[in-house]
Amino acid sequence: MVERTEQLDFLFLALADATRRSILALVAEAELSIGMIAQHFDLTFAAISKHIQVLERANLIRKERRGKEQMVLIVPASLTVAREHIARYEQMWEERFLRLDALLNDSATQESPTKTTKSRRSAAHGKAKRYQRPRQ
Amino acid sequence: MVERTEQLDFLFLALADATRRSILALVAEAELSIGMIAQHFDLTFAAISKHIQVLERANLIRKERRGKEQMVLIVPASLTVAREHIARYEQMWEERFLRLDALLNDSATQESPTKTTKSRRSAAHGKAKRYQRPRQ
DNA sequence: TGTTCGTTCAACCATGTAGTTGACTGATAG
DNA sequence: CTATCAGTCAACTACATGGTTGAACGAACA
Repeated sequence: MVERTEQLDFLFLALADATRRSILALVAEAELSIGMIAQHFDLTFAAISKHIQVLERANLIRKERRGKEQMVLIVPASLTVAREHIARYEQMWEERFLRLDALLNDSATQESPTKTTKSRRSAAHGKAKRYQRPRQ
Repeated sequence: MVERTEQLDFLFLALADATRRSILALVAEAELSIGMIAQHFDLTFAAISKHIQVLERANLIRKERRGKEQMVLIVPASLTVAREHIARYEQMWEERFLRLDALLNDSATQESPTKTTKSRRSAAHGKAKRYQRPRQ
């Protein structure tokens, strides 16, 4: 769980392109050579080769020589890193929401205890002090 | 669950920058104004303002005027879209792995039934025909 | 009604990305 | 050993991004 910030940059950058996401979907389904992948797109071989280098830099795939072509293999671990990183933001929000919810249920004169479900949006408390800079 | 490909581009692009991820972590913890956010970084106000526009374009945050400053509110739904999209690639891989696993357990003369756990890597079948281009 | 304060816009620079074409490399198959 | 074929590299174009500075905007307070 190293997750150097540069690695996350590369990871999300690699995902931020429709062609690369298509390639990822292809190689998630089957092991394909770079040439076979290229046939699926209206781009030059070189362009696909570059896209695959970007995916490789992000550690989302690796290449393996098989005969005279190179097979592209998906590396699911990096997908998991990305997914869990995103989940962390969701958890932070969720925990804050629950704290806020508890606070409201507490200070409100028990008129509807634990009834403030997640349909609540945009809780306007506005004075949250406790924040510390979580670099990255 | 619209997920236009451009929207995913913006979403992952917004996540592909350490400063923006920091901002996201800040606003996941607490509602902050743009000015308060800017104080956490060695960047100009304008630079932070631009970063926040990128996050807004990705639908990861929205702004809400409060008095004379503008509060930045996280929008967890887009995080979920991103996370679930990534999970889809993981599922595709997982399903392929399980199909492959079943195939191996089947053709192998029952010497170790259902024992080929996920420690197996790089299953060299090499002849997967059935792939159709899943645009995006 | 100003003025002020928080924020955005415009212009600019440097760098990165996505694509092309054409030359090059290097492992494999003959 | 050599020709071939899959893939990469280099150079170039066009455009996007991330940053700066300074001017402009717009809502709110006095």
